[in-house]
Amino acid sequence: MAKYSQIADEIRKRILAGRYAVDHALPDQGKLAAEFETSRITIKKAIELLVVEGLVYSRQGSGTYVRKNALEMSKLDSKMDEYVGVTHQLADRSTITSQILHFDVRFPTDIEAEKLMLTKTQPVYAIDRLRLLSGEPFLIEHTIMPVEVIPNITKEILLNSIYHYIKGELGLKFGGANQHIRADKPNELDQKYLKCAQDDPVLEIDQVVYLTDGVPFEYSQTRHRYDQGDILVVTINSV
Amino acid sequence: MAKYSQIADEIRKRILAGRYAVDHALPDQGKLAAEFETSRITIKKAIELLVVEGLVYSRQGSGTYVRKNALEMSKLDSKMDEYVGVTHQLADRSTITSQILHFDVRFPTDIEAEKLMLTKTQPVYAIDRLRLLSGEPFLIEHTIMPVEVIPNITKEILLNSIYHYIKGELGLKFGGANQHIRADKPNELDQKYLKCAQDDPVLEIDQVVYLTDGVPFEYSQTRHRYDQGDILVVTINSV
DNA sequence: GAGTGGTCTAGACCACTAG
DNA sequence: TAGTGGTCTAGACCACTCC
Repeated sequence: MAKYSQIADEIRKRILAGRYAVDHALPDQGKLAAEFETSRITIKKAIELLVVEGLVYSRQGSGTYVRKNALEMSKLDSKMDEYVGVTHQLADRSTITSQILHFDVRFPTDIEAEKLMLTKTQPVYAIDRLRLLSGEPFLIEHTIMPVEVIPNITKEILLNSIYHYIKGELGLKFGGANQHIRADKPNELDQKYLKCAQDDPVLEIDQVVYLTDGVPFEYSQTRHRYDQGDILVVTINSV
Repeated sequence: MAKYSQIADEIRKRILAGRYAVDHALPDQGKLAAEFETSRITIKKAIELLVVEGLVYSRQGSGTYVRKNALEMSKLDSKMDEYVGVTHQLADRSTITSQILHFDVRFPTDIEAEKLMLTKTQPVYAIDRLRLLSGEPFLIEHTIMPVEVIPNITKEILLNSIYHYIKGELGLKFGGANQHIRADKPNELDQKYLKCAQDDPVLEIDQVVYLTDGVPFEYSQTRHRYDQGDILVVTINSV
């Protein structure tokens, strides 16, 4: 582990423990360099990590200060989903189960081919899953994935976590996502599987998810019951 | 302007112009350092900026490559709202007008005091605005702001942009936000002002917005017509 | 003017990838 | 084994803040 990363860990620990008070300046970079027996550049890099996390901010000519909301930010951080930076506020993720509504392989539609950067002759998986929290349905997921990028999907994988398979078995890394979030009226599927009433709204997330190299591997629509959790977006502006 | 920032601009321009092909490696850091007549550290810092933007990714021992979705990312970037990293997909922002439904000063409720880190005796502004796009209502905004942080709000300011006032007149900088997004059934106000039917869902954003130093300056609920734009969230994972 | 963070350099070594 | 990116150093100068 890099030295600057260890130093960032130590400083973070001190902030959360209250040793560096909220709204007060940290020791200057020179003093920290002396304490950690390293160069000032290394200290600066450690502090940059904390700036990006939203824990501190630096003002040239003045100092580096602990943000007033440092504790809130760190609390939210721990809730963030590891793969999208967006969390569905759930009591307990371990109680999530899946039910496969549909699973086959076919050629992509025009839109699917465009979103996934495919030609019309590169096959895709088409997957519909109902996901349940403690046995109660809370979202329907319609997912398209390129066979070429994510090969050998099985029903066993679908009953567990696709992301776990991609990260664990395939060794691929998640590189980002673009999500469009909107409210909608319930359609027949929502009413049937999510047990929505006619006037129960649904929350839809339409997203494309990319690997580190920018290759798209998932184009999906997820429809949530309106009363089952919300979406959390945390933004940090370090400019 | 810092040299590394200028170099990043130039490399970004080359990528978008197609001079560095998608999915191919950039010249190595040594070659770039020679070309730009600078040190390798400075080149690395420039590349780090591009990594955070989602334009390229680096693999130790191999090289720095242009992401396959580099062009998409840069398109979305230009749509991003400057203050939250979340955009309402609007045809033309310049046609937005506001109507003040309510405006007064009072003491905060318990929840407001907690969200804004205030005591119960520090006054807040309470503002309700209806916002219209080309004359058509598309969202209702309920905003609480601490008088101490954002002083001297007037009706003139409310009819234009509060953010413009905060940035321009007060010289304060936006430092981040936490947003909860959910779908909901329309309430009386939605039906009255947004002209929602009984079964038209609304998209609600509940947010706290912070200044650079972590001081919260806005706690608000925004309710959108479900057929007027969505929310765009862009996530980039550089780890 | 003193003190702070921001940038930049030249050089070194390490970790990793690929042929 | 050669080539790449990642880290780190010591020292320097600049830009900015605050007294």
